[in-house]
Amino acid sequence: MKAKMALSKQPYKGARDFYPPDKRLQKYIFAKWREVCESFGYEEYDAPILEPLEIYLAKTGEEIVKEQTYLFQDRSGREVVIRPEMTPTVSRMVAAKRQELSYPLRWYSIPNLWRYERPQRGRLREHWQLNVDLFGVEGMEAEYEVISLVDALFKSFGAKPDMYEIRLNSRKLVDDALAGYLSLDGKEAHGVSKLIDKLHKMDRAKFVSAVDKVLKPKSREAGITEKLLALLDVRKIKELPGELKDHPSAAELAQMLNTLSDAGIKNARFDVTLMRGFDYYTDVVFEVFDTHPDNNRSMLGGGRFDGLVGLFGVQPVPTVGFGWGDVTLTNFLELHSLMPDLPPETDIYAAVVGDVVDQARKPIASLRRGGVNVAVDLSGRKVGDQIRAADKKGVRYVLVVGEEELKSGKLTLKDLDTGKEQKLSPSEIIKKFKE
RNA sequence: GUGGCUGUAGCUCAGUUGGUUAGAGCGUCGGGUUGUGGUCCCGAAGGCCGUGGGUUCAAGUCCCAUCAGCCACCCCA
Repeated sequence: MKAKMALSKQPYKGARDFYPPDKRLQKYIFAKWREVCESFGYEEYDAPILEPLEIYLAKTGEEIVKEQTYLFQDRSGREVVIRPEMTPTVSRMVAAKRQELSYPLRWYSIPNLWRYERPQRGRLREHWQLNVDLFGVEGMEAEYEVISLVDALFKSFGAKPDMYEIRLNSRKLVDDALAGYLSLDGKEAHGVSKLIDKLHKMDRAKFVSAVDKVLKPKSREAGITEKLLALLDVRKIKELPGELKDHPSAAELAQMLNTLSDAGIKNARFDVTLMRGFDYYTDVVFEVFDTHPDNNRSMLGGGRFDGLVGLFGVQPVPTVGFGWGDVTLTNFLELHSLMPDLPPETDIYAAVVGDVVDQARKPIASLRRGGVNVAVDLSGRKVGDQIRAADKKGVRYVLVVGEEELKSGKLTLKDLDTGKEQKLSPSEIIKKFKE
């Protein structure tokens, strides 16, 4: 007879179990995200994890959605997708209450998102993403505010300016550079922009030959390839060639970099090669790069997308927003030694000496009413073993409760960090923990 | 979806050219006498060698398949 196949103890592919220490880290990250967003006046919202397929088809290609999402039919045959991103959802929500919401609207959310693909470094099938959006502001003040918020977020995790770099570009500027300055037609421009997106993944010669393949003979002969290469080497806005220097978006970007610099944000720079896909961004785009050599990648990305709310049949609402995944953030914190040492939520581990569990309940209950988190050892083991259990769990304080303490009303509070003991009444203990 | 690398104890890994009962460190649990942890000493538990098939007198070791993990590509919302 064959043995039964054992059940797998592994979590689903590309998804994670969160044991208490993992969950503590997640709570830490979420708390920082919430704290900083709320300090800028952003309000938290949420939505269902399931959306109808159509909501994604409107802005992304059908094939991509069908191949890279969790797509299935519900019992009534509706096509349902587990949300792979939050932007369509939040656009839907804003569109639904387009008239009654008051702008500017500052919203954030921390949804879990799913995508169907092979997991790799920095990318799992399920992740949590901070989504921040500012609706209803047409001018660059919106970009400025959102980028300031991004910077404040990084600083809240203890990041130093040399650990990350904020890169800015403008889709309008790039579009005009390709169509106007380089005189490319639509097809050429699309192909070239895709290549620019992959620029850093190939060497110069390979890039040039790929560009030559995309360009029509007429463009090649006109020396467009050389012109393009020169453009991509531009590092500063004022180095932009010809009419691009006077482009309104260039002026706006320059202005914003100045404003950011005045505000003490000096690790931001213009990057003409920054593309961020090619679909729904309408003007400014930005990304935050990890400067650590082992993780030289984009961690966070966003920009202006003024057209999405309008897809729901209402008047469009200008929007600037970004998304930041927990996986890339965790990699960042690890590589830069910014991982916090997080103790458990328990303040006190109560060791009960002798057969006095019943009598110990009252003083312990009063501690809890006073806001102190108390776990009670119910094992009846020797005190030493109970203290060891507290130490192993990482709880700093042990409360020893025995005949002596119950008689005197003064409980023994031991600090495992210092090894010192104090005899305190429950109210004194509560006072101590309130500090 | 494509390709590469890797699967031995909870974790990190040893395991000779295939050759008896599978090894270490860390961790876990117990003990070192009855109200005090971390260090130290002693001991124990814990392995279908990822899974299935094949070659062989003999497989952790060789071959095939499969699953899983990692990395890269594709894609990136």
